[in-house]
Amino acid sequence: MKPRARRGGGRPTIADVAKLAGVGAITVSRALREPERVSESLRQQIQQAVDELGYVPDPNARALASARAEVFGVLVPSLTNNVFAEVVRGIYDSLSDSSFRVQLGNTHYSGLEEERLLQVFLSQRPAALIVSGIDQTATARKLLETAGCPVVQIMETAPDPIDMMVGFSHFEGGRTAVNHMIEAGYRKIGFLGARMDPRSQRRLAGYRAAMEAAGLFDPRLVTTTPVPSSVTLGRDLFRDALAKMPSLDGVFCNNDDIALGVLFECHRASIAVPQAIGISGFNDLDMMQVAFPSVTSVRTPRYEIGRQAVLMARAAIAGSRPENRVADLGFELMRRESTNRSRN
Amino acid sequence: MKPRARRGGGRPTIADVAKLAGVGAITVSRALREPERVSESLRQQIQQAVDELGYVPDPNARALASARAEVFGVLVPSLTNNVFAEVVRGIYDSLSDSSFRVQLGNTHYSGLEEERLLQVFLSQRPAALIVSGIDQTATARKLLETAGCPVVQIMETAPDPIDMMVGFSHFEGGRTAVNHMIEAGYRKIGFLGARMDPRSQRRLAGYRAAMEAAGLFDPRLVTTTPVPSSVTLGRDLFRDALAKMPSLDGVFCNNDDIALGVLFECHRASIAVPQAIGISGFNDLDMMQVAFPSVTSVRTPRYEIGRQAVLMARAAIAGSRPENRVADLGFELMRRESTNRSRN
DNA sequence: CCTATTCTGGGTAGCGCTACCATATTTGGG
DNA sequence: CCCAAATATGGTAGCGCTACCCAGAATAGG
Repeated sequence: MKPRARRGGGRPTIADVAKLAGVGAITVSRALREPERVSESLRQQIQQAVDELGYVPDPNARALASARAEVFGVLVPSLTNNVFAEVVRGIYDSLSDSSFRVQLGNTHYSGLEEERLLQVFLSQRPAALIVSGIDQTATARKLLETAGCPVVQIMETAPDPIDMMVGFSHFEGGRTAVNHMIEAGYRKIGFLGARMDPRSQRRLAGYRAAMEAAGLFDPRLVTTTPVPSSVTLGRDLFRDALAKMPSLDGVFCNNDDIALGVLFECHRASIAVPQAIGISGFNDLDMMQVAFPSVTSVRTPRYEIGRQAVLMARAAIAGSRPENRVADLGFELMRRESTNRSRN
Repeated sequence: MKPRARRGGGRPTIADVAKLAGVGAITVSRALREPERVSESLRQQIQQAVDELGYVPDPNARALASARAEVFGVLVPSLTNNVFAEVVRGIYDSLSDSSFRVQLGNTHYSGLEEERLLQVFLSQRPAALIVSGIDQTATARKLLETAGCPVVQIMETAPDPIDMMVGFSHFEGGRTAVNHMIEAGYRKIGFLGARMDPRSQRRLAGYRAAMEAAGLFDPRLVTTTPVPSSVTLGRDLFRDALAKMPSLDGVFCNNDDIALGVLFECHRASIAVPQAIGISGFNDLDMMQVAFPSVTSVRTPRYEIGRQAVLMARAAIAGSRPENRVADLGFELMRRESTNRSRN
């Protein structure tokens, strides 16, 4: 019975390397994964054979045999939102020195979609999972708890991590920005919010806390929409807010896109910023410091969140979970011209 | 000799489903992949067993056995660049109704990094590859030619696709925008370019062609930098350009971030737009139409490029490569206030 | 010098799935 | 009513790799 032709298309396998190097297949496997367990001389022989054949291990076979794929599953609610794009970049950069791959999933801000993607990801037995936010559904939470791999929740902080957590307090971010505006002399400060995902909700809560503490809260100051955020939407929300409350003298925006929309609308309508209207954004995208006038915003550690999430996960994979399972990376209020009423 | 405990952690396998449904394992496999080849009654039995056990196929085992992973390898030069973020979103959305996964790689605009990632991706035997641009290294091109799967080059068009191609002409985009500015009465039109990747180079070539055709080209009008693009950089480039050539009366920008930086700097320096300076951007991000004044830009079909790339690849996987291997999705010049000199 | 311990390397037996081939079973034409 | 072709299901043998166990060599200790 003649042996069947190789299915795989003739790529060299570990057996080919082993034969060429004159060692057992398992030794090649070891030399590649735990070089310190193989003697120097054999290691060199094997490396030479690998180079000569151009051998690249098959990650699928590897995953099957070891019941563990070298994959980081990453779930984010949006791919185009600049905030998550930077988080993802931080994740990729921190993984580029390893052989881990990234499996990215877009939940579209949907808990059900998150559950579905989690199922898909888990079928691969990922090395770690990074998920956005802390508002997983009960089902998703259970899946994560029994995932059998490190799990990092990112973007927020809370006292009850599933496993580990990296982020900052959106509530405090909102409160800090609004307190600053109150101190700067603004009184009728509106809240403009798009999308209103859980993190936006908590920024709103921070806004409300600050306003109530100053005795300034009025529900008519709050203008929100479930529509995804955009600069255009910022303009529209501002128009709505102004129509509802013409005495508005400031806005705290959900994010920088909204703030930019407000700024442009002020230019168009000849509303003086910061004199007639103060503006504060959230996230501090690059453009905020260049805008005219420059726009106050809450700088958030997006790239760093991605980086830290990977570091924590890799440490956990290596067997050492950090002492503090919740890392609060904080934020920084960038005070700029758009809320500087005193300059004249 | 007692059988060793199952390695995989007790997840149900195809054999478990087969036993429960009272059929052969291969029939379960078929029912899942080619339902029409299995009788209605068995199909139902099997589906019931699948549901009861919560069976999810192991993609690694599947990939190993079939020598083909259900993965789209996608290589982009940047993850945070809004342009590629939208392309990636188009790819993800067009794949969400399938069981294909996406393997995303960030080449950081480096040909060598692209080669490396290509090696990594190919080791998984992907179902298709989507790569950015047409300037692959010779090595990368060879890898793609012998990849054994559909390959789609995106973002640009050229007559010699490796396999398939979806994009538009950056040269024509640049030329069209600049011609419009010339028609609008601008004469000393500068080119501001960041990063200067191959696509930016071709926009510059389009700029140059338009300027030369009108007898307006002057090398001192061109200001570029290899530094990655940002709004801040747009401001700086504009300042440089103006210092070099104070009689500048317009700028065609590499992309919208640069254009926005110019716009803000004009506000800050009280330079009238569009009277003293005309501005044109590239890509037409949402903010351009909201800006004050609104900014002329070349709208590019980013999301659609991602979508079409997936459609073409999926068709090729199904065995029907399109007649035209190169799809030119075009662009649209959005004429706006920033180049409308006649309005006053 | 012998036994206990480490260290290095290899053999065997799968991981969970599908390609390939073989074996019913059905259909239909003569 | 028989045989060929089509249809429906199953069995076998891997895919390429690693977990687990084992053997022999080297080292150490008494």
